[in-house]
Amino acid sequence: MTEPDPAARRLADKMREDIQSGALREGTKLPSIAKLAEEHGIGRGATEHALSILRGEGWVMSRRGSGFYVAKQFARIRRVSPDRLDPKLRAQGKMIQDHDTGDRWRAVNPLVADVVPPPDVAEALGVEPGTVVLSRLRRFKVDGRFVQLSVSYLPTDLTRGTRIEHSSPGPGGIHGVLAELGYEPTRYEERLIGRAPRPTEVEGLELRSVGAMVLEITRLAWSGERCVEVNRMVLDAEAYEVVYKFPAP
Amino acid sequence: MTEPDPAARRLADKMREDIQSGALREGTKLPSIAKLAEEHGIGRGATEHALSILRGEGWVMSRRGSGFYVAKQFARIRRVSPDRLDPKLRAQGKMIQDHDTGDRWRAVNPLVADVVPPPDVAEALGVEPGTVVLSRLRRFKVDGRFVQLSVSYLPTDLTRGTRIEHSSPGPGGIHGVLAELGYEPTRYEERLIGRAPRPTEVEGLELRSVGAMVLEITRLAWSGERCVEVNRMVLDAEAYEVVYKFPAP
DNA sequence: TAGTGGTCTAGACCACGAC
DNA sequence: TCGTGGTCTAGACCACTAA
Repeated sequence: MTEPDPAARRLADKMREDIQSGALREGTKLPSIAKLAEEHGIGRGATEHALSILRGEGWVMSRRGSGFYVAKQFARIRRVSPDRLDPKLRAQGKMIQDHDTGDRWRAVNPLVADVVPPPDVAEALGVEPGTVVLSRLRRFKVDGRFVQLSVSYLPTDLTRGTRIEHSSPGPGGIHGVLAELGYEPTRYEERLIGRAPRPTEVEGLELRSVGAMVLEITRLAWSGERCVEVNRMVLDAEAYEVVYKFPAP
Repeated sequence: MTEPDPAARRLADKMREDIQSGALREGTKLPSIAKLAEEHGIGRGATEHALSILRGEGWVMSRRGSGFYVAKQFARIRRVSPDRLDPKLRAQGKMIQDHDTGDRWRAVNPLVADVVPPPDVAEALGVEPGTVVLSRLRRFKVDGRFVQLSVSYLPTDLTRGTRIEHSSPGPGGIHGVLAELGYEPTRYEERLIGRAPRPTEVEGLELRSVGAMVLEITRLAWSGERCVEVNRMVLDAEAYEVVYKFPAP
């Protein structure tokens, strides 16, 4: 009941082509599992397996008690670096997210706490393993859909007593506060990997539990020679197009 | 037999934790499906489903007739932009790939042809839809493992009669030839998405047919105001860490 | 040859949606 | 109430590995 193969794979391949070619349009309701099984002369199990493969790849979605439907293709959010980190946006009172999605986003669950960061984050921040740093956890929703988890880590000696410790640091965001403190970020590095989501991420982003995928972007922000912030973002891979513009070296 | 849930999901979650925590080390052989089923008091189908979920997420791998094993974690290839596009590397006779993996890579199947490019590529190159351009298809292998497919599209008026039309354009690669022609790339844009692989990509990269994921990177290269190359790369997501360094705007 | 994964079928029960 | 997806079981056959 697991891997594809003759029957299940053939059906999945056929239906995937029908969707890709436009023969089946988005929103179209598919025949029931029983009907598809009969039509193709295979069992119910193999048929459901084929559909589950397509669901894992994002081509179809299912509603319990209702049926299978060709999935909607959402327009991906364009996330353009370094444009989105332009300090000029702060001067206009805009947040970084505004550059990605205009005013369609909403941050939920702002949660500020002192934590021991993951080892690679500690190393990036230049603190000893086990040192406590400030963390700011947020969840972003766009058009009512969860698209990103974000945890920002900052050294406590920079943030102690500043607005960064508030759940709403005010216009300009935490980079604005850093700038006021004389730690304006001057240089960035973003490290990106694609991977399967962890169970907590499946829950937090309301991802399907099989076949979903996330982009994990770790952004290091330096002010001069000091790394002043590490931001670990987990993006629903289907929701984003990540763009980097840069001159030839 | 498709989605997880009580039995199958619980077993998958438990084993995932055991692997993540290090209780099960990589290479360890798991008990057979029959044994696991008996131990947990569930059926063979549910047990296999649990294992197939973990395989889809890359935690375990299976060998037919042999058993399930905790999967090896390969070190990811660090692909650092814009460093990897530095013309100084060309001067040393190095290829872009050398910057990612040293001398561990090999390009196979260099295939040069005139093709009608995908619509978005045509638009980027500034040619009418349907116009024929030069395409160079390559497959990259690192340590004996396929990690990337790459298709480069270039306007034929630039490439006609040049070494770019050869399967081996010589030291410096096609960017070297472009530079000789007076079209040294001065500016880049990389657009990255994560998605499920197409069947041809599953075959070309020898990916597992369920749960695998690729990063599709579309790199536009401009020389002055003219876009001189569009390179569409499809990377095995598990094999790469993609890094971008840039100054604050 | 015996054990193992890979696939498929048939049948069952449940939860849920549409009517 | 009936149809639908979601899950599970039991059993079967095949292909392959290991001894």
